[in-house]
Amino acid sequence: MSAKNFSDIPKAYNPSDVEDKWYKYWYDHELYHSEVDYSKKPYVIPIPPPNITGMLTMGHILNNTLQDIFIRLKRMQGYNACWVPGTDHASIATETKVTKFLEEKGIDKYKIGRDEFLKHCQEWRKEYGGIIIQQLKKLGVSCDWRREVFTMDDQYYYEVVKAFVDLYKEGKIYRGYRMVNWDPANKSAISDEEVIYKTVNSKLWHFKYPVVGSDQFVIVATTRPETMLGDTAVAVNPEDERYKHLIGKKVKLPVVEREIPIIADEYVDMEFGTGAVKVTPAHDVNDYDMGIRHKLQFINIFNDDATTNKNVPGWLQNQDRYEVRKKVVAKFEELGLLHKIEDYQTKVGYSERGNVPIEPYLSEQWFMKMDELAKPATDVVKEGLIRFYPKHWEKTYFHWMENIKDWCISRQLWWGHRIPVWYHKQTNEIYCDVNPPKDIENWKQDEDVLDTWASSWLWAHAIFRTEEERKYYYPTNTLVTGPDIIFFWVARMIMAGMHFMKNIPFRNVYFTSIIRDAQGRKMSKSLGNSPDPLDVIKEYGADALRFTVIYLAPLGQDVLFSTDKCELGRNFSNKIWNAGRFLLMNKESIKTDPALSSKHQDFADEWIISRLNKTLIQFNKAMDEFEVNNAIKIVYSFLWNDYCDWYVEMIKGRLYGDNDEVKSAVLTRAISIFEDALKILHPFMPFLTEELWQLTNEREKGESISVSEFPEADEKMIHESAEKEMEFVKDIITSIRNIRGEMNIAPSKKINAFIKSASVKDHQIDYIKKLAKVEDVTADMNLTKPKASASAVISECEIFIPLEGLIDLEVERQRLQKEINRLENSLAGIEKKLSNEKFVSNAAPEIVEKERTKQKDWLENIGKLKEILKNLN
RNA sequence: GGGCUCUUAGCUCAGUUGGUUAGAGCGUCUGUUUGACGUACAGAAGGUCAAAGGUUCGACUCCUUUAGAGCCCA
Repeated sequence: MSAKNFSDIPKAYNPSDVEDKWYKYWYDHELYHSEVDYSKKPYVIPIPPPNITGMLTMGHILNNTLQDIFIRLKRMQGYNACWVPGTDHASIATETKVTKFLEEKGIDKYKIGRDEFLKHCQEWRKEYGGIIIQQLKKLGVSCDWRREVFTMDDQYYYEVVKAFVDLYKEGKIYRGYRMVNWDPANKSAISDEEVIYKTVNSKLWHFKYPVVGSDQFVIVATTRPETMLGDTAVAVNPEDERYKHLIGKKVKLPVVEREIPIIADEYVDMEFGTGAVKVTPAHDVNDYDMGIRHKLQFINIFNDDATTNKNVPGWLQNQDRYEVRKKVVAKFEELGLLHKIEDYQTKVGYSERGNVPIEPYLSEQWFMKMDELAKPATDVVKEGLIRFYPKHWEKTYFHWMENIKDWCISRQLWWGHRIPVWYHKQTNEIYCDVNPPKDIENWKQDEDVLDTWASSWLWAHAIFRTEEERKYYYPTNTLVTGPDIIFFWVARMIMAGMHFMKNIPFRNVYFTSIIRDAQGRKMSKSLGNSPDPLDVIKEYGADALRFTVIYLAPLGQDVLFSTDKCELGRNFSNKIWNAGRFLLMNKESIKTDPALSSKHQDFADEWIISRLNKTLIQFNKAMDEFEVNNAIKIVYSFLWNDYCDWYVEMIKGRLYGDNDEVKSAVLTRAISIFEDALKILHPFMPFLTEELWQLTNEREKGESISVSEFPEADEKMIHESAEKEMEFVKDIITSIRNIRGEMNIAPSKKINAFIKSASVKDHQIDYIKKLAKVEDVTADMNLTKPKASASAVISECEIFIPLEGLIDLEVERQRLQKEINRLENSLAGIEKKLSNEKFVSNAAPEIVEKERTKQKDWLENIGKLKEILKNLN
C-alpha cells in the first residue's frame, strides 16, 4: 500500500466536520435499505414512532441510540437488518396543537367544520410533522428511510379500520353508555391509562342532609361538594347500628330540594367519615355501580366542558365546576347545614394530555373487550417466547393483564381514524365495514375517532406492506421502549400480534432507563432542566452524546444526565482519534503489508491479540444479554487501557527501530487490530469509526465500516502464557513507576533498575526500560541490593532502584512498612481461614489450594520486605 | 393498602451460579511540553458494601426484619 500524507490530520477530533459528511454518504448509498432476501436471516426493529408534534428529547436519544446499536451490530454480523422508521399521528396532541395554531390565525375549528379542519391538520403535518425525524438523523440512526410509515398513511389507515371491523364482527367491540374518564379540556373520553393521579391538599366537606319527617340530619362527607347537585341517594352500611333505623327513609337534598332515599349497601365503609355517603350515580364510578344495584336515578349535571347544565337549579347553571363548588358550600353555610370542613389529602385524576382534573362522566362510547385478547398475550410472555429486559417488568405486565378492564377506544375528536360505523337515519340500524354503505345518503357515520393506541397497537405488522414481507420480517426481533408505555403500547401490541397475526410481534423488549437531571429530577419542560439534544450534539458531537448516554445507563437504572457529562464521550472520541492519528502518521514513513500481519510477533503482540479475542467474547455475551452498558465498558477498557496505554506504547520501540520488515509487520498488525476494535465500537460511535476506518486503508466507493464484517472471536487466538507474561512485565513496570512517584523522582531523572529474579527474560527488558523510563536494567538472581536504593517486592522479583543522594531513608522506611502492613493484614485473613478445620475440609479443593498459594507468596514477600527494611541504608 | 426497584469511594454507578488484596468514570492530591492525545500521561489518597439478625467453613452476594429513596397500580 502506498504511503499517504497525514501530517495535516488535526490534533483534536472535530465531530462536526465528520458527522454530516458520513450521514449523507450512508443515506445516498442507501446502505440501510432492506428487501426480502431469503439468503439472509432478517433482524427487524420497529421504531417506537415518535409523535408528529414532538421534538427530540434526551429520552429519544437514549431510545434510538440503543436501537441503532442493536441494528448496526446485527447488520455487520450478516443479518438482513431492517429498522423501520415512522411517526404517529397523535390524535389528541395534534388536534390540540392545530386548533391553537388556527385560533392564533383567527380561525375557529367548529366554524370551518370537520373536513376543512382535517385539511389543516394534513398541512400542519407536512410542515412540522417530520421535524423529529430530521432531528433523529443528526444522531446517526441507520433506519431504512425508504420504509418510513405514518399511522395515517392510506394503507396503515386501512389496517386500523379493518382491525376495528374484524373485532366488531367477532363481538369484541361494543358500544355502551358508560361512566368514562372525561377530559373537559379536550371534550373527549380518555382511557384509564391516560389518567394520572396526583396527590393534592384539599378539604373534606361535611354536609348535613335533613331527614324527611324528622328533625334529624344525616351527615355526609365529600371532596367534591358540587356533585351533591346530582345526588340521588344516601347510602349506609346495612350493619351500621347508627343508621339502621333510617334505612328506607328519605332525606331532603338541600339546595336542590329533592327527596332522595337512604339506602343500605355493603360497599359503604363504616369507618370512613360519618359512615354515611352521598351517592351521585352519574359522576362517580363506585356510585354508578350502586346506582345500578339500587336502580337509582342518574342525573348528569355537567356539560361536556364540565360546566353545569340545566339539571341544576337555575342560579347555578352554566358555570365552571369549581365556581359552583364555592357557591354550593356557601349556600350550605348560609342554610346552617355545613357541619364542618377538614383538611384532607386526596388523589385527583388528571388528564395526561389536557392536564386538567378529569370528570367521571356518563356517555356513549365504544369499548373493546379485553379478557380474551389478554389470555394468549399473557401466555407468550410466561412461556418465554417474548423476553423482557430487564425481566422484572414481567410482573408489572402480568398484574395488569390479569386485572385488565375493557378499553374505551372512542375519542370525541376529528384527527384520527374515524370509526367505521354508520347509523341508518331512519332505522338506527348499525353498519360496520371498511367501505361505506352503498346508499350513503341514508346513513350517518359515527362522529368519533379511535384512540391513537388503537392504531399504534398494530405497528409491528402494519408497517410491512405485502404478505410476503410480513412472512419474512414478522415477528420482529427487538422493541426498545420506555416502561411508561408498557400498558399503552407494549401489552396491546402483543395482544394485537397474537390476535391478528397469530404470532408474537417481537421476541425481545428492551425497557430503557429514564433520563433524569443531575439532581435526579425527571426532565420536564416546566422545570427547564431538559437540554436540547441538538445543542449537545453541536457542542460535543453525536458520537460523544451516544457514548455518554450508554455509558451512564445500566439496564434498568435511571440515568442522571447533565450536558457536561458528555466530556466523557468527547474525551473518549479524542482518545480514539489520536490512536488513529498515531497509526496514520506512522503510515507516512512505514509501508504496511498484509502478508506480514502475523510475522515478527512477540508476547506483547500475542497479548493484545489475546485481549482482543477475549474482549470480543465478553462483548458478545454482554450484547446477547442486552447489557449494552456493560458491553461499551468492555470496548472502552480494551481500547483505552489495553490498546492505547500499553500496546501502543510497547510497539513504539520496534516502530522507531531500523528493521524495515519488523516495522512494517508491527504497523500492519497494529492497524489491523485497531480496525477490528473500530468495528466493535462502530455500533456505538458510528461517525468517528467510519472516518477512521476510511483512513486506515484505501476503500472502494460505497464501502463503509457499517456494512463490513464484524470480527469473530477466535478461541485459538487466546494466549494465556502471553497474558501471564504481560502481567509480570506490567507488574515490574508499575512497581518502578510507583517508586518514582512515591520518592518524587522527576520523570526526566535517569534511574537504573536492578531486578533480583530468575524470571526476567531479555526480550522483556526493552519494554521495561521504555515504559518505566529506566536507563539500564540488570536482571539477575544473584545480585545484591545496591546501597541507597528504593525497593519493591512482587512475586518472583525484588526490584531495587539505586537513588544515591536522592533517597530519603525515612520515606523509604515508611513505604516498605506500609506495604508490609498491607500484606500482613491480607495474610491474617487467609491464615484465619486456613487454620479453620471446617474450611479446609468443606471448601472446594481448588479454593483451598488457591489460598495456600497466596499464603506462601505473601509470606515470602513479607519476609523479603522485612529483610530489606532491616538492612536499609 | 398491593407490587416493583434501589441503598457499595466525595459524586454517579459496576460487582453474572456465595470463595477478588471489593472495581470503573468523574472529582481530589502529587508530578510531567516523554516524538498520537494536557479532551493527555504517570502515581496516590479514599469504602466497618444502609442497619440488625439468620443460613454457611465462608455473605457485598442467599433468607428474615428494620430504616430510608424512587416508581407503578388501587
